Amino acid sequence: MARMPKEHLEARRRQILDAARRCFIHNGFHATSMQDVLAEAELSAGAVYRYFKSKDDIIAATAAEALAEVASAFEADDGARPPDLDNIVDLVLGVGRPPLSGSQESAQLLVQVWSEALRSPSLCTALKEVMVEARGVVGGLVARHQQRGLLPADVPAEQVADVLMALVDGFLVRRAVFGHADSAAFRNGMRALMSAPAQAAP
Amino acid sequence: MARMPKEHLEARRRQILDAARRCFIHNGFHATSMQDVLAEAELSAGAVYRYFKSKDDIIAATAAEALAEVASAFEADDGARPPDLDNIVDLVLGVGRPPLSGSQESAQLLVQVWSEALRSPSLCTALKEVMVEARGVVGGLVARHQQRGLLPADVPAEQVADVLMALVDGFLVRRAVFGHADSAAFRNGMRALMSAPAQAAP
DNA sequence: GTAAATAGAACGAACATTCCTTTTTTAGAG
DNA sequence: CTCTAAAAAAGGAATGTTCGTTCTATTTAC
Repeated sequence: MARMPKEHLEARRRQILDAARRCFIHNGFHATSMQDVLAEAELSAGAVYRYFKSKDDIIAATAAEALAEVASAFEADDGARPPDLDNIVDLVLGVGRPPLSGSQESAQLLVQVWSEALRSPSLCTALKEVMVEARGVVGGLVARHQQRGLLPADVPAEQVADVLMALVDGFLVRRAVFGHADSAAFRNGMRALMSAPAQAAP
Repeated sequence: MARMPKEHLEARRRQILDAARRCFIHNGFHATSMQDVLAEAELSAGAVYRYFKSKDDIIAATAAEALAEVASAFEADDGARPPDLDNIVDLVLGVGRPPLSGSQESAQLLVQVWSEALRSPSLCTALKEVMVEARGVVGGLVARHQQRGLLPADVPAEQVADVLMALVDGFLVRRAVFGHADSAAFRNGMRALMSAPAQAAP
């Protein structure tokens, strides 16, 4: 027998996924060839196909990791944090937490995942699950704000949560395209909007 | 001579672009083959290649039309409309105007355009131009609100405009993935956020 | 009748994947 | 500790398919 230490097995797998991620970010899932991934990983075809059974398998693994990154960013703020308005803003922008808003590359990969989810039913299901789960977390925060009178209580918390999460997605799009590190400016804009004088409903 | 009426020429071009658009929406730009487009358009290769010189040409034309759709949605509200808060909200959601928020398909295509812009420098430039132009339009609306005291004036109008446009992008993502026609719920959520009691700066 | 318009077979390149060979690594015997 | 056998891991050429595109023959419209 001659089985290698499993830590080396996982290191190889990670090496391949990292290389694939780099390729996918700049060329998309379907415009990058296997040979691109092989070259980036500095491995041969025989080596890579020992760890992944197909290109779709690599795509699925890469997308799953990207979604897990998003999910963990929301779960991290699930606990008994003091719920005030700034927390919602910071939660949305992921201030202090590198994953979501930290890197332009994560934002770019996430955009690729969105577009891939439009053609892959299984990825679409996974994406929806993360979105629904995040809505629950943010909705809980919003509800606590409403109980404290910090937000109007006559609107379902989930509807407010949807708007906040849309803000996150929109911020990610701009981060992916422009690469700006303008989260401070963004927070300023949000504060200005949220402190607008109340308006009569039409 | 036997040149066909140019209206028929443009009709053929439109027929091809419409078929390609349908393919691209559900399979992405690079996972749809030319034969997919040919079958969807019910034309032969020889016919299609008389109107477009390559697949990339079709992709570029499709993306350009999608961006033009977005640009026109913003330009339409450039005029001397009465600037009140509801107008900003409605502008963001494109209420009453079909193009932007009207169809799930437009939203899906736009997500594909975003991801393609990450790998095509020319498309990225075009996308940025539309974004910058839209920021000018929305920024003008925000500035008029500030002058009327409807929004705090101590924050640059462009920063507020960025937040509003991020809301549009985020709304489009959710529209693309879920296909919900929940613009009313979304507007409710926005109103709730925008009528939050003022908060002390940290 | 003539030239544009279309069809559809044909082509080389590139693709994802497989298969066989070579190298490397470890387990156990001496 | 050393050597050896065996199995795993990696390399890289080979394979069949599919891709985008071109080319030529045929049809269609004026």
